[in-house]
Amino acid sequence: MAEFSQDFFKTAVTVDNVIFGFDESDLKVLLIKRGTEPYTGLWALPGDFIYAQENIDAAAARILHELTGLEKVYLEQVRTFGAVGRHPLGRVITVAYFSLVKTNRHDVHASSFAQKAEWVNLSELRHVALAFDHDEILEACFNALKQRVRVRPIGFELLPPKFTLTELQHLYEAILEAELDKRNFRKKILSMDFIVDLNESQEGVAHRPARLYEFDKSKYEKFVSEGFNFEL
Amino acid sequence: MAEFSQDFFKTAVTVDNVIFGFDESDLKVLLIKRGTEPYTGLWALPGDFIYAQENIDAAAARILHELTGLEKVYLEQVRTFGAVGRHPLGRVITVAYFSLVKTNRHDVHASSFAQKAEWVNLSELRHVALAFDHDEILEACFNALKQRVRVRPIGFELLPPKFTLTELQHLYEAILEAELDKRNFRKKILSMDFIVDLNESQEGVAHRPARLYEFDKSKYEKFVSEGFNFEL
DNA sequence: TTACTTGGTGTAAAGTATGCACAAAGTCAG
DNA sequence: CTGACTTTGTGCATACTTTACACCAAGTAA
Repeated sequence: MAEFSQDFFKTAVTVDNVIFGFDESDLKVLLIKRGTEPYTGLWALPGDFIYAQENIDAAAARILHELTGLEKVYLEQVRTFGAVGRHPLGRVITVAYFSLVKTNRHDVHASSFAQKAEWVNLSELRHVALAFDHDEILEACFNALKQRVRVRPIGFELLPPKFTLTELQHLYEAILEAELDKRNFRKKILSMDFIVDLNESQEGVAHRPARLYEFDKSKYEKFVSEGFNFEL
Repeated sequence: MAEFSQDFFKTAVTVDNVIFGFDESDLKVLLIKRGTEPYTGLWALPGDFIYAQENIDAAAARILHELTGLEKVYLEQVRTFGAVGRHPLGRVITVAYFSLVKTNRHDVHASSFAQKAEWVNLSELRHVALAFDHDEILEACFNALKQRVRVRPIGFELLPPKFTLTELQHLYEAILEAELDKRNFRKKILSMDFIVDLNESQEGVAHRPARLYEFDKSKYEKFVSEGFNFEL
């Protein structure tokens, strides 16, 4: 370590994680209400320091696990934020991630860094200030999701294993913030042979029940290896 | 700072910059030959610690400036690399950037962190091991460039202000690693009205001289604000 | 049995992308 | 000065992709 000046070790590195969920046609984000200074009482992204012997991805996964109990969740690094004044207590550089989880299946735990955690509708959040530069981070992560979802079949990570095409369409509409044509959407989705019809129907709905589908990941990967390129 | 444990300040944060240039139909990267341990004698990406009062983008720009004398260069953050063992002397997390420069206009300076710096053809580099995890970083940055260039008109950053359509085509072919059809390429490029014909011709070539064009950034921005979306 | 709600389906027209070959404009060598 | 050489610049026909659009079907509830 001799060549390193000690000055370069006065910076702390953290991870912040924008955890997206989808429920009742709304995109949601899992936020914590800050209980300590600074920014007490404001919503903030869940995040923590990266441990000395921990890879960055692992830190992001740990935060998610502590908060939700979930493992093996879709996780993607977006960008690193490190403006000099972004943390009032010192130089803190943070690596931003987003993750996609199936909300309804798991409750949210309180944890060491989260006195109170809650799913908040993205739309409600549009004009609420978050702690630190978390507005900016959230926006960057949402944009990353928007782009990513057009070109990788990751939407399914937000839905239960069995879903209807209408649910899938609503999900895409929420992410892309655009309306999609039903017939064209279904045509496109079904032309990709990895979204398979389960020959099952919804139950307990007060109208014509929809057919259920599932995403067949191994088929998708086979097509990719044959040169297929997902594009919505 | 009371709430921070000192443990979290044992990590150093650096920036590494993949500087791309283009000359004679080849994509090049500006690398430095390491003069000190570890990895003495290997090629490495130019990089440095982020100073205490310096934003991350500023650190990337500084490295580029020290090495080339250039300012206001195209610079984009790609991803942060921080695997626990990536630096043999301690925990070093690095934020990777790529930048695009017009190679031929400026020579390369030696500098504090670069005893010897040189433009290396990307193709020659394919099977040469770089220091640290710089192979991986280079690959990630090249992929980022590949994707970016399809959707933002950044190719021009690598060309002189006046260029021929053949030069532009060769540039895209080098980045995309694919051959493009001459007529279709020209049709597409010229249909975007921000690549303007200067009514000038090449001089001193031993064949029919090509017309010169320039990229009109303000026209491009006007079109973007009217809803135009670059796509190659 | 009727009203209500959401599901599921096809076609025509417009626009976009692709594949392809030859004359034009200059330099250079003899 | 002419012919060979090199690279530029151009258009059309075809296949493919995208878009716009409306009505019957299947179930529940009153």
